[in-house]
Amino acid sequence: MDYNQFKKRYAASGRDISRTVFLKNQGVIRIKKEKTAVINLDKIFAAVFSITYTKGYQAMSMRDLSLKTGMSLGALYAYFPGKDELLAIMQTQAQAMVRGTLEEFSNAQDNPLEKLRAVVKAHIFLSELFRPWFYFTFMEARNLTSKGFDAVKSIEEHTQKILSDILVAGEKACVFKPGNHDLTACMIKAMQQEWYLKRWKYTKQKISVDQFAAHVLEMVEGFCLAPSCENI
Amino acid sequence: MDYNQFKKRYAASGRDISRTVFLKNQGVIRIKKEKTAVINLDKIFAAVFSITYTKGYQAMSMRDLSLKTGMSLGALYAYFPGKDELLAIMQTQAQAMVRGTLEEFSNAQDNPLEKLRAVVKAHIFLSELFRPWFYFTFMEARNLTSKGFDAVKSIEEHTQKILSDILVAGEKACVFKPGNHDLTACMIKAMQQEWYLKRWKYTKQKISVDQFAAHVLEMVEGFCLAPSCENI
DNA sequence: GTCTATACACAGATAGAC
DNA sequence: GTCTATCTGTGTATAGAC
Repeated sequence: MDYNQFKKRYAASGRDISRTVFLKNQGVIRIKKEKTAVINLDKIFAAVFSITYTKGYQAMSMRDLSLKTGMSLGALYAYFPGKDELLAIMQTQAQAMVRGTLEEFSNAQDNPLEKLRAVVKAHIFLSELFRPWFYFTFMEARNLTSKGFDAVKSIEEHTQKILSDILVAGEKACVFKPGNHDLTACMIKAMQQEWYLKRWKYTKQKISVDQFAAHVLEMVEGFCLAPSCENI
Repeated sequence: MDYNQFKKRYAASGRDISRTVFLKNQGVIRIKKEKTAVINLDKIFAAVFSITYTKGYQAMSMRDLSLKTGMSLGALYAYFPGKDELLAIMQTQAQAMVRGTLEEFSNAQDNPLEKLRAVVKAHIFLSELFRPWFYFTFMEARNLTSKGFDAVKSIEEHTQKILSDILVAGEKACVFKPGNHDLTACMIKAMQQEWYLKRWKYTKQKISVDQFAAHVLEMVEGFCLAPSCENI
């Protein structure tokens, strides 16, 4: 599976995220018409990403957001109760999306090696498709309440567990070498994160997502595969 | 070399950084007595790290800093011209420190494999010794001016080059496999960064720096070593 | 549903006494 | 070298017209 196939198969867009946010937060969003709400939420999220990419969330003022979206301050406050809550809403949504997708790709395979490949690639491809969401989640996690930050840690541990479980199962099946699978899972996550944290580097070096994902897998397999399996 | 040996051999502390900052910035620091300046700069830096670790630099107010250091607002402004300049001073200092140390450890070895081990470990150990500085540099790089941010990118590329040069030399000496050495260097950097970016994870899992560094090297060597050398 | 106008809290920074 | 007091701009948020 390469990135283009992933994109077609997954077939979700920023617009879908905005719709989900609207449906899940009707309690706090004062706008009632779905169509209006979704269009404007989309505009708001895009503006947040564009502004915070260089300044960070704290440095983004509501006036910045008003200017970038073309909406007035008063209008913005009809879409979320306050600046902090907007951050919380966005973080929660991003977490739900990652959780759902990885579970889906993990369950689609049986063989441990195929499962590992599917999950590692899915995470990288997903982070490419929703790059602003991933970057934002990582960089702004600190600004959440401690409960919100715990949720971020929890999803980090969850995705780590998905990987280490695959490694453990693979060891039992004599496909992977024994070792500290938790630490290996952490290393895999570190490499995956690199893709959306330092995107400027890969743009500059002209490395594509597919090349990047392939290299991560090469390293992981080079290290994890049991000697007898190295020519599978 | 383990972390304790590194610490003894390197023998630098936060206090030394404060002294260097004082000496290099006498043009903008209004305090003239070295002893006073160094003590208080040390207090200021510690306070900045403690406050920004959870809130980020933008969210830290000068009043926060005044409270944490026990110094008044007026006194603080005698140590740096403004909040933005304080950030720039700290970032510049951190960059100089990393550059110097890695060069030193890279030049101390001849054999490519030993060189790789020395540089990879040195970076991880250095990031442990000056963890707050490393975390701060990464997380607050966005708040710099674009010229300042270019400097951050430049040091990232510089340390990547140190690694890829070693890999290239090792390939010529038939110690390392051929491959995309730049991408491999990026992966190594990603794993190293993990140590100071997600410290909470490793504290929780009770992984020591030495264990972490050993695992990174295991992965790197597992991938990079040429087949004939695997039992060196 | 969106706007303008405004409240009022708090930010960074400085002056001048000690 | 450090303090207190204060200036001035900007921040988030809301009220009420349209």
